[in-house]
Amino acid sequence: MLQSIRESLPDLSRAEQRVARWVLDHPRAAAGNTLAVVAAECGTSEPTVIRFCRRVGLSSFRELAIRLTEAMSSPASYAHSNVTPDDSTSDAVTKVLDASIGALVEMRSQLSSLPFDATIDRLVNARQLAFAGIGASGHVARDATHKFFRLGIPCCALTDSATILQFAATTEPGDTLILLSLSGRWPEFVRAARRARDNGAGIIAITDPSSQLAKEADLLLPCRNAEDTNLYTPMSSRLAQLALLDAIQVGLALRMGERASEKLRRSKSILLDDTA
Amino acid sequence: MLQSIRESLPDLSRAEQRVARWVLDHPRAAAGNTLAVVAAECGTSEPTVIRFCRRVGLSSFRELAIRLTEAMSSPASYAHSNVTPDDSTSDAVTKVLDASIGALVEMRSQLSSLPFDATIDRLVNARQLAFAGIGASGHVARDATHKFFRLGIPCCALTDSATILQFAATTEPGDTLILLSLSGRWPEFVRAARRARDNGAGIIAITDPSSQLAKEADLLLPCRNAEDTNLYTPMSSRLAQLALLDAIQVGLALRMGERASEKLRRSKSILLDDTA
DNA sequence: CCAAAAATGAAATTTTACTACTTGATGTCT
DNA sequence: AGACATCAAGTAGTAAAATTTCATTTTTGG
Repeated sequence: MLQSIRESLPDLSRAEQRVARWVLDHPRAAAGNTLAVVAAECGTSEPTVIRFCRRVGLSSFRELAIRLTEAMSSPASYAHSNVTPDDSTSDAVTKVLDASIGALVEMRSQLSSLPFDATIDRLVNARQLAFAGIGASGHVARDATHKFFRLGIPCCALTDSATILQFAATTEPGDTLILLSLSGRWPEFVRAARRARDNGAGIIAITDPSSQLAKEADLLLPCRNAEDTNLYTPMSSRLAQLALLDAIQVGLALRMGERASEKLRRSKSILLDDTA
Repeated sequence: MLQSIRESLPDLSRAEQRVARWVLDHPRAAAGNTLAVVAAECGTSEPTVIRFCRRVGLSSFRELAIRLTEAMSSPASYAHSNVTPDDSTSDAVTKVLDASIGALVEMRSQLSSLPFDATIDRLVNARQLAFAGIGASGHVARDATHKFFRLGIPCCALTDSATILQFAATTEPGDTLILLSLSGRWPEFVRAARRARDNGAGIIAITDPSSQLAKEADLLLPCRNAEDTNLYTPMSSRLAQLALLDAIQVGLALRMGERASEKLRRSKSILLDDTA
């Protein structure tokens, strides 16, 4: 959160920058005080403070307080440190696991800003779901399909460009396309998103928030790929994607209520019967 | 904070206890919502909620929100708590992510007791690798294949019983079979492991250490499935499996040295060239 | 079974967050 | 250069949320 404020600093107007600096310097005070006090401390007016909140991607001053508090108390540990060729096996293994834990912890710290409710609204009313992913994201897509059909929802995985485009072309209103791409750079995905949207389908993107794909989506679940820098570090953001989809599936199951839990129960019990 | 609420529970009046319980069950919702909403959720009036705040030592409802957010994002709260049908979406989402983080943290704490070096020895000398998994583990197997072929190692994924058995029957010395099964209870896996071992192949099991399959393997990487108890909790141990395989892949890449890093570099750069 | 005390919620009050409009500054185009 | 457009920032008003007051209900000890 603090980092994202720092990043958007240059885009802010002068009074807003004053607010940003004060918030960065006094995050705890910013979280605890009222709008009026904060505005006074920053030497500006209340609307400016609110405009600042919106500019850095928050919906309200209240949300600023929550996000700031989160940022203050989330552990800075599990820091990302790169694997280097002269690491011992156990060093490397530890670093890999730490990176994975770190990816999840980071995602957890952003939870309150993600549009889970809106996403679940979409899914619960969908005629069918399609999870699209290429390469490593293809595995995530297949995994997601596996998770969601257990709720009794028609769904499929699309794991190559041609299939994705063809599917997008044949969507209709009520269909929901979930696009998984760490980079968000594949032009096919952008085309597919546009086409599906033209057909009235819902578009949910799980991707880099700064990518073109993110802009095309109805709903964006940000999932940044932070690891292109290092050769040995694997795809820990893929774990974050998976965990995110887990969370959505559980949320959806809750929203569906008894209908979903009955399906889940059956899908678990048939395995237990066979293998007990 | 949550603990201190729990402690003062007996001192509260009935309506206040209702509030306390709801707050303990839905801390995230309690932090994010307004007083009116919280009061309604607890089936009580707004003044009661405020009296509850005062009684547990807080000065205002706002302070409750802050304290609760703090408590939520502090590392101690990654404990595993089950999702229940009356959880709000954001509570459920948090619980799911906590369970996933918890699974990885637990695995990290066991790292030093796992036979990574022996595993990597096996893999580095293998003629080919085969990752076998059924159901959810099938996705992990495919994902693993994707990871390891980037090192230039011949490998394949086996994702149904028949294929696994057939592959096992045709193995020869130098082949390595990696069996992924959360329960370790599929009899086909045990048969496959025996047959492959008779043929002189290496058997690595990533499974429940108390299972039959674990006993058949040359090398065991324990990965317990702790979550059959609860309907809504998804497969966070699957994340642990994936992270484990990530770690092995990185360890293997380091052991292989320049040969592997050159392959990795190429496999990354061909994607970057296409999409930049 | 009654009185006293405690608990609780409805309604009023105060405080806080947010919006709509206005002013003033900055630049830029003919 | 001057009129026009654009944008930042503030004033004042409004909606909403938190808090207090007070009347009503419930509980409890004699």
